[in-house]
Amino acid sequence: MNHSPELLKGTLQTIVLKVLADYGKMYGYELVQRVRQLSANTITLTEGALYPTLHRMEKNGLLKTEVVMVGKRMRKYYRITPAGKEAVDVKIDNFVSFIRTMSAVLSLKAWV
Amino acid sequence: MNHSPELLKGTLQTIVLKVLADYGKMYGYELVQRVRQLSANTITLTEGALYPTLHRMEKNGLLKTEVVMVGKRMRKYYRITPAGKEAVDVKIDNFVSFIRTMSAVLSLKAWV
DNA sequence: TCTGATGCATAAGATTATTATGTTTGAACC
DNA sequence: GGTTCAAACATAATAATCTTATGCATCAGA
Repeated sequence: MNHSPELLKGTLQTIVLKVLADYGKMYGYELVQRVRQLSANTITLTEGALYPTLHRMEKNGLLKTEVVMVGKRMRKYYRITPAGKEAVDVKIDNFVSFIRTMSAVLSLKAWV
Repeated sequence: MNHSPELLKGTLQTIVLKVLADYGKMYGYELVQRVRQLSANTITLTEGALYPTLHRMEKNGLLKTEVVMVGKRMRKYYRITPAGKEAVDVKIDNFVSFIRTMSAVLSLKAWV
């Protein structure tokens, strides 16, 4: 990620879950492009962070995979599980409450 | 910090600078209390993170210190420097733009 | 007198990211 | 036909930043 890197720590899973919840199955490379587009080129997921995170989320039951061969090239599609859907709601709630708190501490304009 | 710890990564300096900019000189322990109060008890700065960060910020010229003895007990007051004032504006701008980006990606309500 | 708050500080460990490196396939261009 | 770049996966080394644990000392109040 290139957008104030430290701030983005801890948001990667939330982003991945949300995008998968909205757009159905996607593969890693596609996620990178989609997030870049959704963020107006300000967030570029790095592969070194993305792939290990995807693996961990699969291990934790938040995602499930489906490998597809496109010609001789592998694509590993990820899809959100029911547990993942619960998780994304919680994570987004946490994020919003985090923003609210920070808005108070930093005296930012009100969050609607 | 106890408020979704990962999310707060990278915000510690911003918080410290902002509070010092608003309230003048403060010492470490006082900062912990003030931030706790400003955040409605949701952010408790941990000393293990706070003190090393204060030292680093002083080394980087964002803060200057003034040691005062209260009885036999030391208090190390921190005050924001001109460089610190520039830094806090930049950091807050970055934070706001980070929120905007995340709002777009997560489809949150609009940030005013 | 003892406990808890005040006040500083550092070290070990965990987490999560970046950067670097590696491999293979396919398309486009000259 | 060869070169270059995008597509697509993956892991390892390193860095940054935090939590948890530990330590020490002072002071107020029960």
